[in-house]
Amino acid sequence: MIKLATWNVNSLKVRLPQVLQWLGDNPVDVLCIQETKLTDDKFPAAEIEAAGYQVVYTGQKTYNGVAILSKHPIDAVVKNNPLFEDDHQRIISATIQGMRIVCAYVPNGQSLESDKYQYKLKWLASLHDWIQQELTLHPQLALLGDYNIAPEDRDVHDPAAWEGMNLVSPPERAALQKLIDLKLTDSFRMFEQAEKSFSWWDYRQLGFRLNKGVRIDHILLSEPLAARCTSCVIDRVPRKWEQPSDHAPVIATLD
DNA sequence: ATGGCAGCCATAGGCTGA
Repeated sequence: MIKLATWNVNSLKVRLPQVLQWLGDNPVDVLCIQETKLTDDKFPAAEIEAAGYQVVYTGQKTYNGVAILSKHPIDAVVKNNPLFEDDHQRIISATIQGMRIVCAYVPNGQSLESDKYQYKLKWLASLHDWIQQELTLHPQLALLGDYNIAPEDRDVHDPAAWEGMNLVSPPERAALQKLIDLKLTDSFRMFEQAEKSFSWWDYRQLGFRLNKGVRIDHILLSEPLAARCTSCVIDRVPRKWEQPSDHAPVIATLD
């Protein structure tokens, strides 16, 4: 059995104690982290290694930054999407236990009128082309991360209020569907789930307490991995801790 | 219509996140 997880920690500098606590409580095999917001020289590798995890990372000042933590050896690390020129550090991938693990932090997009939205769509289109290539090389592939896209209306607390907005707009959903069309499966929807299951809640206006959230953090599995997947859950526990990340971890279990 | 919370950088308040 192997457990793969993803968590947008919204600053690893602030959240490192919570990451270590969470890994102690949930000793997953692989944890993909987004929004480290740390340059590589400031990355807390020693503390993570002391907790029994190997780690690879690529970061920058203030924004973005991704990492893969693993109990098992990490091989063939690639930073970013080789097909996409990008100033941002948003992707890191590696081979672990024969699986290609891709950790991604999809651009937020801000709003449909923003240049950042166009960047998001271009970024996703290139991610598609690259993942398509990667799947031919690595049939056992997992794409984990913060997609900044809620796939369906049931992934949004108030679909009417959100209609057409950033995170749910049809072009973004179409881009996610194109990824899924590469025979990837949203592992969360392989299983019966509670209604109104979300992975992000706004810090403002009691978002978490009122469960006003969206499900934007996903674990997509290629066919051979989906065939082994026995569960996928969102862990809301660390969202209840003091000074939490606004995202909750998502965990997929594979036989 | 705006800001609301949090983090960052920088040391005030603007930018970004989602």
